[in-house]
Amino acid sequence: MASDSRMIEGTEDVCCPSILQTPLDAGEADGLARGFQALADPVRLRVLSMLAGAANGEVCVCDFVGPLGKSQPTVSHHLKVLAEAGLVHGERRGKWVWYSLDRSRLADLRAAINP
Amino acid sequence: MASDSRMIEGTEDVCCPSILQTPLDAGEADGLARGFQALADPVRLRVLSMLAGAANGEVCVCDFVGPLGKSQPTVSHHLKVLAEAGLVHGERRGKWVWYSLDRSRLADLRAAINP
DNA sequence: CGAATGCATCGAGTACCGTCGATGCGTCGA
DNA sequence: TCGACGCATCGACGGTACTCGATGCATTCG
Repeated sequence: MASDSRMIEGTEDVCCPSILQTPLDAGEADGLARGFQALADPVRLRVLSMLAGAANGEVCVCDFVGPLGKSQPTVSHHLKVLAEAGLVHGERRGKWVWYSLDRSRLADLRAAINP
Repeated sequence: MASDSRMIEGTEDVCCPSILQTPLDAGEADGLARGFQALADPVRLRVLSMLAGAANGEVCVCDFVGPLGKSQPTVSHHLKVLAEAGLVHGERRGKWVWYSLDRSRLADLRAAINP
């Protein structure tokens, strides 16, 4: 089975490399770029925004479709991208799947561009 | 329109909306996504890294090509993307063009994902 | 003035991404 | 049990991004 889970290889100690590391290694840059690529979409940013502003910290998938103005498969696709980037986490409860924001993962990316 | 001035004073425009603004406006998300898209490439991250670590704060284009392992047109393309995102600034001096890092622009993006 | 150097732009090829309709799977209610 | 509902996946389409060779423009040097 192609377990192609492209985790950020190596350097388990270095959880969040900074671009200030000179020179930034090609591998580190690649992993970091994947993280920022998850943020490089307006729909995904609005998803994170809704999650950050949710009263109980989680939002049902069905509550994303309307406000985002995108089809249900499109919303599901973006949620998958965010989940693979470790920025959100989905939990199934009954018929519904509730997504929550992983703020520590967001903080990692933020620390990478910390001057 | 009773627009409550909850903006951070001192910032002339809506330069850096946060994803915590709920709900994040579609237009704001679009502009923010363009900023993060500039960071969503390993070559550009390494460019920023080299600029951040430069002794005098600037790097000549000719000094990017070798370490990055990319062709000169490719390097020039990425520098243009970064410049259009406001993350770097190029200045011509004689035959050479020196690029420098705009740390405030980077701080804007960092503030947008501030939990 | 002509040759050489440094950088930007152009054009093409390839790959990837966002989007949606159709479909499948799991869950709940009648 | 069966239909309805919620969500994920599939397949396809159009658009966009990355890359590089070729070329053009500006500057410098001999």
